[in-house]
Amino acid sequence: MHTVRTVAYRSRGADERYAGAIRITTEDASLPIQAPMPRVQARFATKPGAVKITDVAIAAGVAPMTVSRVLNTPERVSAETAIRVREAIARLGYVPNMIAGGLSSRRSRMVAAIVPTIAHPMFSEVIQNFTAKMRAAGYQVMLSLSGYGEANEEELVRALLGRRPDGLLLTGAERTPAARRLLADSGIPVVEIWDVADQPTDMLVGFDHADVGATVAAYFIARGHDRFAAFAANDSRALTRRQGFTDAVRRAGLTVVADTVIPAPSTITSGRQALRAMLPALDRRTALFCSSDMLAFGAIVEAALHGIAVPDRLAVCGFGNFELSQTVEPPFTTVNVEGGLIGRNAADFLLARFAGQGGAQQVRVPFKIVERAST
Amino acid sequence: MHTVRTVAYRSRGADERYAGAIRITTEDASLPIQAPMPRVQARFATKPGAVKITDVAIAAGVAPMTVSRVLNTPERVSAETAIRVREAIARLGYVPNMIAGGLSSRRSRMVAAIVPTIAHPMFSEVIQNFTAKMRAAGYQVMLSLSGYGEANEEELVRALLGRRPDGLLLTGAERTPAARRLLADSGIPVVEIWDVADQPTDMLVGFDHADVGATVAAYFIARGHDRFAAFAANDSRALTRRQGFTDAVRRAGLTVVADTVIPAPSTITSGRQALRAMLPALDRRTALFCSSDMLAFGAIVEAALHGIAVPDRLAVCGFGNFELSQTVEPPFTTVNVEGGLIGRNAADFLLARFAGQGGAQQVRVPFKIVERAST
DNA sequence: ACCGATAATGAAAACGATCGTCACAACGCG
DNA sequence: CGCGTTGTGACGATCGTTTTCATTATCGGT
Repeated sequence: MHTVRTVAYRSRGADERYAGAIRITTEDASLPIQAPMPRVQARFATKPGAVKITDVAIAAGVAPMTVSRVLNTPERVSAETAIRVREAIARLGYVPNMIAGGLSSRRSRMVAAIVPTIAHPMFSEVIQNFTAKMRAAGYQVMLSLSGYGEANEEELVRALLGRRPDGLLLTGAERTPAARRLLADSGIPVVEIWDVADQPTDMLVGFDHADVGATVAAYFIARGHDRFAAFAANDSRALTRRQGFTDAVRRAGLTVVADTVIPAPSTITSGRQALRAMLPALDRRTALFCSSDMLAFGAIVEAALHGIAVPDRLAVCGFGNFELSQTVEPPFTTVNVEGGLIGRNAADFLLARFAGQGGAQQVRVPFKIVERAST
Repeated sequence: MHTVRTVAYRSRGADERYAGAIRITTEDASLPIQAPMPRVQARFATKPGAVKITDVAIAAGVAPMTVSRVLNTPERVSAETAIRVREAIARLGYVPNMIAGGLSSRRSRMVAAIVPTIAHPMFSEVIQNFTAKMRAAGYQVMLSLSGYGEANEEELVRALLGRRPDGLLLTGAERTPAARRLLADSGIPVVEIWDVADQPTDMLVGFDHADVGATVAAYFIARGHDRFAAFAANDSRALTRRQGFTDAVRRAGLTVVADTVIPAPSTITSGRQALRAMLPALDRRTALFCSSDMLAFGAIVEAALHGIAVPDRLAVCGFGNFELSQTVEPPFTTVNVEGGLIGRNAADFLLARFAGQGGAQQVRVPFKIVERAST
């Protein structure tokens, strides 16, 4: 059943250095396709004979400038001329070159965004909303994934600044001094999301993660709990939530019986493993705070397998209010943050700045505990 | 006890369309936070006094071209000169303007990608892998979300082509004639993913969705099932999988007792609802194929609530092999497709083309049924 | 008829980098 | 010692659009 129809190794003319690309067509194959790193670029990526603004201008019998005006400030062109120009554009299939336009106008009509990952409902919600709003305003979003190793963020910022985005969205509020200087020198509006800071780089839309942890602790304490546990992903903001939680517990003179850190990103499986590891501590009633609904879900599934009653023996609170949290038995309590709101606010801030409205804007978005049967 | 400290709902000026943004200021109440829709652009987004290549050249005592060579083809510059130039770059904080470079070299070192959504593990996996590989090769990825309404894809393609990407990744293989012409005229390498087609636009990495459905049907039939049901999201490829399934069932002379289409994107909740709606048909043993693991998960959760035994009364097969599929009781059978492989292959194809290696490349990636306790 | 205001259009000069080409030096070889 | 070879750097042209500034038509009021 593994028929590979065509396999052809082609070298690039006489130059053997570039051999080795594989062309494979298969019916149903498990194929380790690998292409070597390209050493050379084709001379031009863009077709040489592409139609440009002067071609349209000639076809429509006007100056290039008029074509530009039809596209960018149509109200400043007479209706008849505009029609003639549009007809020429359609006929020739002209697609304006925004690279050239960007160089000339010094506005790229593009914003760059950096998030750790999109494989996470919280960030994907932020991004979906941010992107929708920016695009509606005529801006394209260039999305970059930093992962959870912060080492490369600076390099990423540098690469993105090279494209001269009109604005920048960054996750978190911790920046290296070098990155901070880079951003300041560029003069580009920056909005940081998903966290708060005393000294944000520029604008900010987020919430206080330590406060989230403390609020969950207060909620548990108010319900009479006296033994606590925390599972957190090894990511700076997840750790802050955990810290806020354990600090509040200890301030109240109560005990933390388990405090587990798992590698980011958090998964259901790691939640299960973490719960299994703390089984011995579950001989008495315990309240567990997880830095993500993924972990909480895993913990609840695993608790069920071991006959640990939720919420009687183990109370669980997650974070994120993913759809998952409602579909396990019992549905679990979690912290809701409106990612969509963060994304939309971030877009609003940037757009306001583009419109010339200055000022450092900062906003805290609310979070709230969504109470369900697990607590 | 879940106290949200400060919450202020403010509508945004006179324009009620944008009402609802939440402004919460903590300490300093002095925030004139208000972001109406921008009507005007600031004159320049880029700082006027930015350092450019000629500044670096002067500082290093060389010609601009030499600076360019240090950055792009360092092997063609003497070591001492390179050091002097790099020192000047660091001292001045020079960030090369890739817009200018792109205009001149006619290569943007950027590729554009369009996927329906990233709030879906399959696409986010594809994108994460695609992005990682492209960035390693020096290309930035501009990601755009098309949603499931295909109406705007053409407009989106046009907008992206204006940025002159060096390559394009598109989801699915169905294009409108206009979009197809646009792409062909642009001469830009295109790779379509996640589907197969007789006449792809250019390159392609995908699999046959009808074949997936047929394979699942054959699997069920081989296990003695004679009554079948399907849940599918209203998305062209999900519908194709369903069609492949029901066609194969009917070809075998067997019956489809339920065939439910839910709005895209598929969610756990819609899976639960769909199962509830087909409860009357579950008086006899039935085999259910869901177009997504989300739906399958919901179906299994709901079946448990109604005391329907899985797999004895209801056999379930999902699609996607999400982490979820292993963490419900019982874990369910699903179809695995390696999204990461698709993303990496797509990147390889584009990079090979950039390196001047021609030819229409197409590859089918394998899928396989992952058998678990639900069937 | 004249004037100034306003609208519609053009011409030429940026925008900041890269490319092709050429000049100039250092170097090896007969 | 002279000649070609090779490796480096400089110069000017160019990429396709927008900006700035200038020009021409239009028009109502006096």
